Amino acid sequence: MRKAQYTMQDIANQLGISKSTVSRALKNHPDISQETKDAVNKLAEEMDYQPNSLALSLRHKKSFVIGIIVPEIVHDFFANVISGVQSVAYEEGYNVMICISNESPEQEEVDVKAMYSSRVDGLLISLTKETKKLKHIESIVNKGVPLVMFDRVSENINVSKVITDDFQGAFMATDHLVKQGCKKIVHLSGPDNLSISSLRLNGYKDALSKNNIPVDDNLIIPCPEGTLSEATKTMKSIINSNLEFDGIFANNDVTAIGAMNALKELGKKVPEDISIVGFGDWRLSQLLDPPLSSIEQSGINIGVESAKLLFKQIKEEENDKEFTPITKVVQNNLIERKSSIK
Amino acid sequence: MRKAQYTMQDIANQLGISKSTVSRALKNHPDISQETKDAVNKLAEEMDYQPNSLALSLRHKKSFVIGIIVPEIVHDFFANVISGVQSVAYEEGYNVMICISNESPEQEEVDVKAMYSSRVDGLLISLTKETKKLKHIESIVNKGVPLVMFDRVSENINVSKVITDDFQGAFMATDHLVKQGCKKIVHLSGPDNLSISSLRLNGYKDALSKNNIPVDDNLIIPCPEGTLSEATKTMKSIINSNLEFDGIFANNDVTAIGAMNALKELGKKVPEDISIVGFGDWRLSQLLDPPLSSIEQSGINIGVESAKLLFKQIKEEENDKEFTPITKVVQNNLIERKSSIK
DNA sequence: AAAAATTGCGCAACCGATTGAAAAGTTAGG
DNA sequence: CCTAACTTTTCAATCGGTTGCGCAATTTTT
Repeated sequence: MRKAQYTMQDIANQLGISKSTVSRALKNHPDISQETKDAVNKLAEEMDYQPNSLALSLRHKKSFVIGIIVPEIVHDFFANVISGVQSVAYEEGYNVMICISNESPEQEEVDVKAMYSSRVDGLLISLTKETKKLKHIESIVNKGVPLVMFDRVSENINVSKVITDDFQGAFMATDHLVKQGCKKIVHLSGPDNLSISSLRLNGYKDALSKNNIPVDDNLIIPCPEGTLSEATKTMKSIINSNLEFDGIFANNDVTAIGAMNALKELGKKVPEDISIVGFGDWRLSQLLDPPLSSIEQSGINIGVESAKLLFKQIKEEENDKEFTPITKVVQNNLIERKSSIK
Repeated sequence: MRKAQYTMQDIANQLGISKSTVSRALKNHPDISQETKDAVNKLAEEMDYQPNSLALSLRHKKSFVIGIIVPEIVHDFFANVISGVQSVAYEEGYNVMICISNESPEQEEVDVKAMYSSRVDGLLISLTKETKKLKHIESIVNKGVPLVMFDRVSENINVSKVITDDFQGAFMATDHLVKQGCKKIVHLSGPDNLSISSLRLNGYKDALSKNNIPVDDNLIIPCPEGTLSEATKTMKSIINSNLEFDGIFANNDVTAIGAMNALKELGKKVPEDISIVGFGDWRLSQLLDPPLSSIEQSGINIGVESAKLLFKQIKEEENDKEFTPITKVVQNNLIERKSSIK
């Protein structure tokens, strides 16, 4: 029993009126008589009429869709961001179109173009790790599409941005370890080319200095891949090298977990012998044994803030106001769990 | 330096030709002279012209967008499904619009309507846990929109479906435990109202029977919430009740982890004393200590299969062929890790 | 050189809604 | 009974592309 897809014209034809009357009737326009409105609404209901928003978008030059491009989706952080964005978008009556760049700059370019082709009313984007050229971003910004970058942002373009305070997060993590009595804190650092790595490293160093603990470069150990096996391997070799330490601040949770597994395997106790704090607070972290302390980067918050900023911008552009890009820094929270409490 | 949004008419005006010529020139239509084509292409490039796909969609009654509605996105399984869907969609030249119903049937209804309003060319959907009425689904199906349900499907509607073989997965998990020498296997079961719970329970029972082990109802312990705390609490009370058992097959990974943590806390060794297998193979499972054996429900596969089925249907409808709904069952894999290997 | 074929391009309708302005239709006032 | 003043409805343009058809201008054929 397949129904057709009805249009206003169909309703108009059946009632012997014009489609403009139908349009106004459905919108409860005062010009239309109650009688006509009732008839139109009744028939629309019967036909299960639903408006074609493509036509609307074309007419109004407004699609009520915002786009979001993320490098990955199987990732708690980005999934949370999307979730936050969605909640704001729903409230504003917008739909969300999602593209996944898969960490590929080429895909990212294609995605941005597709988003523009669909005439999204605004775009949220977190760059791939490899993105160097920003022509595609400039192009869409020049066309007047409101754009907000989040988390993985670029300094080379003047748009609104929402980032987390990596420095502050690292500072809190390290400071917490010191407060727990740690004197020699290892930092498992991330890849050099990402600014978040250096920010976290600096936060670590600053926290030590503020606590009058000298920074020892031997305690700063690179784990650029950020994989479990790398961390496990690295940690084992550190332990075997007899380096003395009593705490670990890892660049991310996976690294922390790898380190923790290595420690346990070699008979070290967490947190009694070594306290550990990670970064990112993946969902799994609280499920570990012992549960891992971590810096919570609230993806939801970032999503919400980014979306809010985007809608603010969309509204100002609609009113032809000048919009000056803003950078919003979202603070992180330290989630204290057993892995760091002595 | 804000550029405007140019249309074909703008190009036509600048070159003193008509927009139909521009349209054909850009599509490399044979009717147009090379000279004109070159001029058009050059100007289009300069203006950074990008077509408005809303207009295209309206004209062709085809949006080149497919929709997907998931109950959650901060969830490895659904994130993987989306990822699989995206990859197929990209190949087909389609964009993906995602809605998150947040386990709310009301939201789901709104989402389906929004998808139809946007005139998606097809829709993928996994129902919320609470969805009872299917009017919204029937409505969009009746309008001729190809639709495929995945994972959380309903038996009360005749559409294509992609599901995992929960029975088979549970069977494999249980059989594996038996092969490892377990004689008394506890099943931590899921909520009664979901068919996946009963399928998994039946798989468990069947595996025992096939191995000539009697099913003992005392060993079937409900963990309907599927939360960590519930599982931990439940497991502790079981141990304290002195119930004898040497293996656990949990309805999902979180439950398995909760149980594992409880066991370790009460001095039981995994896998030596008790072997454990979970279900779902969350990303975290391999990071645990010991890594958790689990049934991998390949979200990516389900996404890929669902999308393929959808595109098949889209193509057949385009050719006015009759399409008979298909149900595709995707097999699960047992991922053997330390938690179950004696 | 006239007729036929080919080439290159423009006109106008169309997709499905919105909306200002014009045109009916209705009622009231003089 | 005529006109002004409403009320209600229709017309037609518009959004940005696509496309069948027609029409010149040019080239080829006879």
